[in-house]
Amino acid sequence: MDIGFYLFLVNSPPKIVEDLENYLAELNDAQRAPVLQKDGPMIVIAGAGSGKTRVLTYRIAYLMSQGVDPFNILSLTFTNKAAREMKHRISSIVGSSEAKNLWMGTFHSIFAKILRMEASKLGYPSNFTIYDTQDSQSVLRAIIKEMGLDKDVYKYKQVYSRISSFKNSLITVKAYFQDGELQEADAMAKRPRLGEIYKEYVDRCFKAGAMDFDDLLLKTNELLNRFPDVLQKYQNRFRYILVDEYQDTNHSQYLIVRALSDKFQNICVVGDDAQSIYAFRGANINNILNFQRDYEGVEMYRLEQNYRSTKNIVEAANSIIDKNKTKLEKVVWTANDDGPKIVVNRLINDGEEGRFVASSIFENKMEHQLKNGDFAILYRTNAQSRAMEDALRKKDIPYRIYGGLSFYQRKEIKDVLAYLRLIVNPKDEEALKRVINFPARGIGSTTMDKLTLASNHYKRSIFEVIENIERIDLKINKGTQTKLKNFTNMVKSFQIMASNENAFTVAETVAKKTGLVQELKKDGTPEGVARIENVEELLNGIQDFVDGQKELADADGSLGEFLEDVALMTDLDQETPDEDRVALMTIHLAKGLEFPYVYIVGLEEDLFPSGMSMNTRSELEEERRLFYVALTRAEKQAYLTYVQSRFRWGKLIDAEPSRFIEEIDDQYLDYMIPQDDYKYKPLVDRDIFGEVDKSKLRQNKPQRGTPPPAHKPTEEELRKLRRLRPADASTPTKADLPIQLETGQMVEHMRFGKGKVLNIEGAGQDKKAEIDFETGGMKKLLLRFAKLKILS
DNA sequence: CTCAAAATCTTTTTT
DNA sequence: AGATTTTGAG
Repeated sequence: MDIGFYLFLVNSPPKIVEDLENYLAELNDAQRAPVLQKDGPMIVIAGAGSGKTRVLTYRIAYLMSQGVDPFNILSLTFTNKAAREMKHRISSIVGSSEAKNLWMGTFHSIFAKILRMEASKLGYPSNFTIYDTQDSQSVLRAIIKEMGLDKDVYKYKQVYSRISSFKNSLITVKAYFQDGELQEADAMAKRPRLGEIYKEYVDRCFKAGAMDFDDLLLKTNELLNRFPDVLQKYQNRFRYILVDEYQDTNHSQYLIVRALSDKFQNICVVGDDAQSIYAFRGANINNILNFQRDYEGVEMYRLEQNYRSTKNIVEAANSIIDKNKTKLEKVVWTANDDGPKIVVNRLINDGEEGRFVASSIFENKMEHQLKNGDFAILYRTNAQSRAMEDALRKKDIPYRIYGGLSFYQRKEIKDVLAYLRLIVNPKDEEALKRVINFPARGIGSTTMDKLTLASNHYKRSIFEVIENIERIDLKINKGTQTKLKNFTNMVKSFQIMASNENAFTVAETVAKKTGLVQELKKDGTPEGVARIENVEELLNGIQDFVDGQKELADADGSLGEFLEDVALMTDLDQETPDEDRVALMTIHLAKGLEFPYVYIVGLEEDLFPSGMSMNTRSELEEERRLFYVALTRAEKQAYLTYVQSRFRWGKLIDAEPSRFIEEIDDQYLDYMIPQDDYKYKPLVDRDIFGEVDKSKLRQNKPQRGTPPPAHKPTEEELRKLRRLRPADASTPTKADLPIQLETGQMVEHMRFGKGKVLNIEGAGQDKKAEIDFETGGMKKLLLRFAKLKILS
């Protein structure tokens, strides 16, 4: 019986079914199969641009058409924006009243909601604060200082990332102290007291009623493990679970998904191992590689047809990822046109790079009648955006920078938010420290030290200590006591207001009454004016938020709701006013997005791949996947640029082209400079490996706008260049070990010793060598131009 | 206690 | 180069 006949028989065919049939016809066979498998565990390996969002969307719509209550579907996405868009799409298929009940969002935002509902079980207040990275690091800095530890040994950022990785692997303080190996590792790293810091940090967060980002996942695990009834409740609620970008889940997230899906086993994960780029924050690629082992009867689907990009781009990308050893077998292909080749260009410096990109965008726009929004500029580090910005601004091309210092991280915004946080949760010590003396009210560091001491002693928050200040002798003079009291009284008056009024009214009052805006008005500089405007924008944003919440059934637009929204907001999540702008962002941020024209800039050794990620093969492979992600964002054309010298650390640094350019098969590339020139271009005259003749340097300094003369090295130079390199042309790093130097010596290990000494071990004998850091790229383990003097 | 000058670090990527 | 933290004078 065909579908038309079926529809004819039923009096009023359900709209869902009718529409769904139309939609299913839009999918190819490979896409349709996972959509139609209703139950059981399944994994979808989705190549770049293969329509995985589509599969997820239709799968959810299909489940609903099969009578699954949207209330029972949990869909975890990578950004909240992705969740919103997907929800919107589903609404258009099944109707918004149904789609409204779907649980969709990032791991962090979904489980923050659940944790608020269950907070009391874990001893947390339901209005707990979410500490961002800055808050967490500031807590750690205070702890390290108070413990009297050497801040050069216990670097707070390193301590933070260590603790973060503990939490992501579910290593609690208790588990840490039970694990001798971990403690030993820290002792080896000259940080034997790391465990104590960890404990103190956790205690302080708890005391402040605060969770950091990692806690949102860790505490969810704790909740599900410790309370079987709670686990049951959510297992029964989330009968169907879908996880997007599964390759980027960490251990903590993995365990949550496992626990929740254990009862019904209706788990669908979608991902692409080739696009795993978050190992640095604990993502575990094994989650996707081992999925079939973890569940019984897993169906595996592969989406291999790319609909996004031209043949040139897809094949070039394949040729890159081919260099990686750890990967799942899959062949991404496309039926699209060949398209133009990938353009490679070398520029003199970052300024020229910006100018090239800007004028290329301009020309493409004119030639092909494109919008600004059709272009994206992608880079490895946020710092690279500046040169691009300058060039775009000069050409009057509108742009928007994503990430970097986002709106909510600006000082003036964080100040207002800190007041708001303090109103909702007066125990929030970080918020308190931020604003207790801003605007200045004569409460200085001496007073704060005394308060902190008392706070630790009485195991009460600073806010509570101030409230009871008459009852304890802190040797704080009367005048200062009054100032402190005035502060807490002001906060309390806001609290009363917040219990009746919405977030906007409270925020507006705060901005006025605290003197924050007045403080900003005092300095009349353009920056000061911009800051006031930012605060106004924040207030407008809060107003919008309140209006939006009114339409939701279970929301009231209170301050608490707003703060939760803000804490987990990313730059990508912000509603973009429909402006037509060129997008500037890091490659990490670009994951999941696509643009007709993509410029990947700064393709230089030490920058991309990053100098910090060249120590092991797996790090290098992640960089390569990152490049793969970057390239596969492009639909029609990609541009790759690199420069000869770049401003870094306030200095002009010589740069080499990235190995990733060499790794692309030449047939897909279109060099704007002579290829020979590219391959072995000496940037400046050097003798052998490096010694730069300073007097020649000046003469050789390229003129603005004109490329330097092509210089192909002589045979003699080439021979010297290669002497310290292995037979193949790639740059040896630690990841390539063992390598054979042209002296015949095998190098199996290398490790930096004191000063300029490099310890080389190989062929049974240990050697010391002196490395010339100036020309060897510092401790970057880049030996291509390094000058090695064998010492022993 | 406050402000400004000086010293110091920083560049990986983010929820 | 730029931001951030420390210092020192008032």
